[in-house]
Amino acid sequence: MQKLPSPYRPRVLAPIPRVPGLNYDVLDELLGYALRRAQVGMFLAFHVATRGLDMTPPRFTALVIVGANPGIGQSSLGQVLGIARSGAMMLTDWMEGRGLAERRRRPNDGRSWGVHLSARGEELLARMKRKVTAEDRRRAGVLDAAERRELLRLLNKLAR
Amino acid sequence: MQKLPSPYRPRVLAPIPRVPGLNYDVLDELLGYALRRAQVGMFLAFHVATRGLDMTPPRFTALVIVGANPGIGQSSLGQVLGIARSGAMMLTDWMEGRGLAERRRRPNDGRSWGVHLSARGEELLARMKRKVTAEDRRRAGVLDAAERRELLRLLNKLAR
DNA sequence: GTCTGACTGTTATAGACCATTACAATTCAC
DNA sequence: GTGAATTGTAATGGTCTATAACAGTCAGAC
Repeated sequence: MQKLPSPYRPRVLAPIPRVPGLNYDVLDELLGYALRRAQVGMFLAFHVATRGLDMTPPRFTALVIVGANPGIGQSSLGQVLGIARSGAMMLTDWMEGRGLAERRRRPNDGRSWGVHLSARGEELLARMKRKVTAEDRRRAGVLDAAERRELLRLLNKLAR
Repeated sequence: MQKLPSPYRPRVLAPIPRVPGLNYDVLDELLGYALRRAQVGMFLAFHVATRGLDMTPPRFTALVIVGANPGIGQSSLGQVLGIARSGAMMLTDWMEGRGLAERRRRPNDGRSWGVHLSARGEELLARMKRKVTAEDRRRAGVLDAAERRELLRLLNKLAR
């Protein structure tokens, strides 16, 4: 008996505001704080783009990774997402429970399963990719193309 | 009877890795994904800088804001942090329970309390500011000064 | 002055997320 | 072949945060 999780509701609902007349002290000098604020904003953009689809960033990432790497194992999936195996399993359960993916036995390794998208999963993924990409660009609209590229470069350099 | 919370353990423990040989598809084009990766890295830097102090980013932010804006109310505090009033109250409870801050009645408004740092709170905050700032800079060491400034500028522009 | 509505702090409740631990089955190293 | 490592799984617990409800207080309309 598959337990269907209740529809997702994001835990953060509003952007972190800039309250006028308040002293932010050292926060304005910290990359960590600026990153957090920007990331919350982007998370909300993601939420807008996927409204009604019961989607979360990890779920979306999992779908993209499985779609681009069919047959990936759940341990590798967890590694990519930076979460524990048990978390990857819950994500896979969710994908399978919604009919978006399926586990298939691997011929050469009786321990692991390969995860594959179903036709329905491929379809949903394609739709979501378009929506999420569009909203990501729209939210980044305050930056011109060069700034956007530069930001992406700096972030990747920092995350390495 | 004040309930002392158990020592904080961060929920994310490792950076989101870049797994070689894997296809990341559209993720590499999304600002949201790059932001998330960079932010996890910075969060870990914060965690290193405050090891043993039972600190979290919201707690640190709350201390900084209270320190720079003495007498701020709990509702305003929640607003700054982008969380609900109940969350701001838990943070204030935590600060008070550790002897870092105290609530004081406001003369002109019988509803609200003003939050103030104690001497011990001021002391801890000063120490943490130094540590967190140093670690933030160290973690950003892969960027030169101009890049760091530019990243800060772009992030703030994006978060607005 | 009174009354209605708004705001503050507070408490209780619930849900989502994730790590940890333990376990069985399988594979690998030697 | 035996012990160590890996995989998926299940159970458990903790942390964070929102929501809803409540009492006390304030402010403005009249």
